[in-house]
Amino acid sequence: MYVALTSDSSGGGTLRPVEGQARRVDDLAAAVRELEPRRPRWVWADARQVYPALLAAGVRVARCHDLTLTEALLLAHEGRYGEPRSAEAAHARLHGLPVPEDGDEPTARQDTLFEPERAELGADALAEILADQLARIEALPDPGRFRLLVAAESAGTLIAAEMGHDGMPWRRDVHEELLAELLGPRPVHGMRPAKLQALADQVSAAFGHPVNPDSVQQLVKAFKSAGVALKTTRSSELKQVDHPAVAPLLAYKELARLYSFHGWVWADQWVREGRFRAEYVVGGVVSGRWATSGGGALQIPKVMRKVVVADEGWALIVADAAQLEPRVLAAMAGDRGLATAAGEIDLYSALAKAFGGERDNAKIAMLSAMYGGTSGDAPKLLAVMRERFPRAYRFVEDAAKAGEEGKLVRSWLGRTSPPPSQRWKDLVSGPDGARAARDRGRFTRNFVVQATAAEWALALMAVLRGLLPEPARLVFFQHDEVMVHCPLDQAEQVTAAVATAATEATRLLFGATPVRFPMEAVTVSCYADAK
DNA sequence: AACACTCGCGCC
DNA sequence: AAAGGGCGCGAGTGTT
Repeated sequence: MYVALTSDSSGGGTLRPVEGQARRVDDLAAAVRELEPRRPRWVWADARQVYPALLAAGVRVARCHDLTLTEALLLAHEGRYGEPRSAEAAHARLHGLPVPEDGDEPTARQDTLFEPERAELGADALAEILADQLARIEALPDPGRFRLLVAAESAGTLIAAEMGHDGMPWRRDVHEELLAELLGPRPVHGMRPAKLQALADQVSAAFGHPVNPDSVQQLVKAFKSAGVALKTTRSSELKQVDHPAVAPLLAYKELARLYSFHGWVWADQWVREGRFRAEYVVGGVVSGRWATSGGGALQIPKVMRKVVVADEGWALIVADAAQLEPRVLAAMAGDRGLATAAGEIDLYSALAKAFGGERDNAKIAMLSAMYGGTSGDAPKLLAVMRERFPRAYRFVEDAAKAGEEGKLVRSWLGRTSPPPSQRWKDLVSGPDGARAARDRGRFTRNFVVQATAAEWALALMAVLRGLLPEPARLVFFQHDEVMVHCPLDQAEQVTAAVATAATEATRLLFGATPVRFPMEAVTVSCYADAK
C-alpha cells in the first residue's frame, strides 16, 4: 500500500492512499503513527523535508518511496541526466508546465519579491508522480532490479535521517583530553594552539627566517633558497627531502589538519549531548555512495576513533565488508575462477597462487583492474588476470571502453553514470583527446564496481535496520562499514543480524552466487578497539 | 568583501 | 615514459 504524504509548517499535512482520497490532518505525526502498523510505503517528495520532523515527534516508519531520488535515478537511466529532479519539476513535466530548476524549492523563494510564491504540491500530485515513475520503471529492461534500487535508495534516506537524529556516541571529555595532549590547551580565537605554534617556529628556525607552514608558496620559495627544488609540498614528497625543516613541517601538517577538521570549533558545531550528528547526503556521490554536507563524518581520522565510546551498559557493534569491490566484480562478471576465490574469507590469498604465489600481487592486479592502474607491476599482473580470469577482466575493460567512447555505463541495479560533459567532448577531439578518453575510461571502469558495491551496502543496511531490536540503533555508515549502538545484552543478536543482513543483501542483488560477502562484526566499547 | 579555485590530505 | 577510482573540507590564493 502506497500512501502519499505532504507536511506543512504547522505539523499538519495531507495523506492520500494511492487508491483513495486525500485527507487533511492537523497532527501529521499522529496520523502516520496510527497508519504505520499496516506497513504502508510512504510516498513523499523528499525525506529530508518530512522525516526529521516525524523522528522528532518519536515516529519511525518502515518503508518509503522518495520521489526526488527516484526521479534522479530514472532521468539518468533515460539519458536525461541533469534535468531537474524535484517533485515540482516532475509534476511540471507531466503537465507541460515550465519546469523549475532544482534548488528553487518553494520555501527558498518566499522572500523573493518578484517571483510568485509557488504552492507546495499536494498529496494528489505526489500520487500522480508516483504512478508515472512506476510506469517508467516497468518500461525499463530490468524493472525488478531497478525496483530494488529504488527501495534501497529510499531506505537509505530513512537511515540517513535516523542516524542524523540519533547521532554517534562522542565523548566530549575524551576528545578534549586528546586535543590537549596533541595540541595543547584550547587557544583564544585566531591563535595557533601552543604545540602547533612551536612546530611552526621550528620550521621558521630551520630556514632562518619566518615561513608560514600553511602557505604552499612560501614553503616552495623557502626550500628553493635552501637548494631544494620541490614540485609539490605533499608529505610523500617532503619525506624524500633531507632538510631540518622537514620533520617539524610534517608534524605540523598532521596536527594542523586535526586542529582545523576535528578540533574544538568542529566539536562546538557538531557534537551535542554526547552525540555527533552528521548530515548525510544519500546518493550524494554519482556512484551512489553517500556524501556528507557537513561534519565530515566520512573522514573521521583513525586517531579520533578513541573518542567514540558506547554509553554505560551499551556496546558498539562494528562491522565492515571485507574486500567488497573485488567480490562485487566477481559476482557481476560471473567469472567462475574469481567467484571461486571470492568464496573464501581472504579473496587475495585465494588468488595468490594465480599470481606467482604473492598475495600482494593478487591485490595489485585486482585494484588495477578496478581503478585502471598501470604503474609498477600492474601491466604484467593485468596480463595474468586477462589470462586467468577472462570474464572479470573483460567486464571492467568493456566498462572502460564504453567510457572512452563517451557512452553511459550502469551499475548492477541500474544506476547510470553521468554522460560526458561538453567540455570532455571538446577535449576528446583535440590534441589531448587520448588522455581525456583514458581519464573517462578509468571513471566508468570504476563506476560499475563502486556503484554496485554501494548498492550492496545499501541493501545490507536496509535489511539490517529491519532486523534490529529496540532500542538498538544504526549510528554510523561509511561506504562498507556499519556501526550499531545497542545495550550490551543485545550484542549477540545484533552480531547475528549483521551476518543475516549480509547474506540477504547478497541474495537480493545476485541471487544464487558462489561469491561470499564476509561481514565480520566485532563488539567493542570503543571504536578504536574495532580494528 | 565575496566568491571560486587549487592544493593537500583525511576517509573508503 | 608514465599513465589509479570516489568524496569533503580547510587555508591559501586568485578573481571580480
